[in-house]
Amino acid sequence: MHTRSKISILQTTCINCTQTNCIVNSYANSESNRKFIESKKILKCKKGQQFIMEGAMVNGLFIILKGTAKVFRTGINGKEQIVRFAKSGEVIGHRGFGTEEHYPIGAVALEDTLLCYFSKELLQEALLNNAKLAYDMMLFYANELNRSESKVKTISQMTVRERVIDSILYINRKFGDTDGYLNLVLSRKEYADYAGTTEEQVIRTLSTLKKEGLIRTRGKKIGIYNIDNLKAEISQHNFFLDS
DNA sequence: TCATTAATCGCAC
DNA sequence: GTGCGATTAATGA
Repeated sequence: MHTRSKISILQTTCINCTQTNCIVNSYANSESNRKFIESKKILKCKKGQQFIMEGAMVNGLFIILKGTAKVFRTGINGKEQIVRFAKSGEVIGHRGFGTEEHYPIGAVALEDTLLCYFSKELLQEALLNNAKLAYDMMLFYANELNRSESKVKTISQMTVRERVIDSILYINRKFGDTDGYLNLVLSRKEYADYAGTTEEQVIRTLSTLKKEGLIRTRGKKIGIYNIDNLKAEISQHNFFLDS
């Protein structure tokens, strides 16, 4: 399935980190958090490398420094359900944190990615000592919960076509596009795993959309011609969530 | 370049 | 709508 070669570890602090949307970044210059930010680690993983094994013991939490990753859960018949895609500054592995002993999800890097890693002990201590960090984390959890509840509706009530459109819009919203093509390149299988369908359905839907002049494709890349037309198709379900 | 991997489509169910 | 398999296109070593 996924490669599991060794992950190199570097030691770095958050000081001078250029990441602006990182949840812990704003504490980097505070004296009281010196220990916290100095004892984190940076992991470097290659494209396709899995850094969280589903069911593994929880020992910390990751934040993407640079790169992208997919977060998934494996279903009963071994099918992957992609929960979300994460980009720089986002937290991964948070659901296993706290009372859970094992990660309920797996995560693999979609490109060469740098991850900041905070051990469980380290983070617990920081949360107890820093109300602002705890509050921001709480907001993050609340937002995540809201999003996953909405995703249940998306999958159970929308048609395949609508789910595929929703997925494309999600990628566009989150990763943007350049030169008319989405910045994050995903395989058809990954779109299927996110939209809750099969690879064939995605391919068929995409070629239909292409014929209708709504999108364009070039290899794995997907481009949107008219975002409003796509949005109009799923607007009746009115779930537009930013994340 | 060539071999591997992914996308696509037709067809049966 | 689903899943298999043949064909074609894209990718990467």
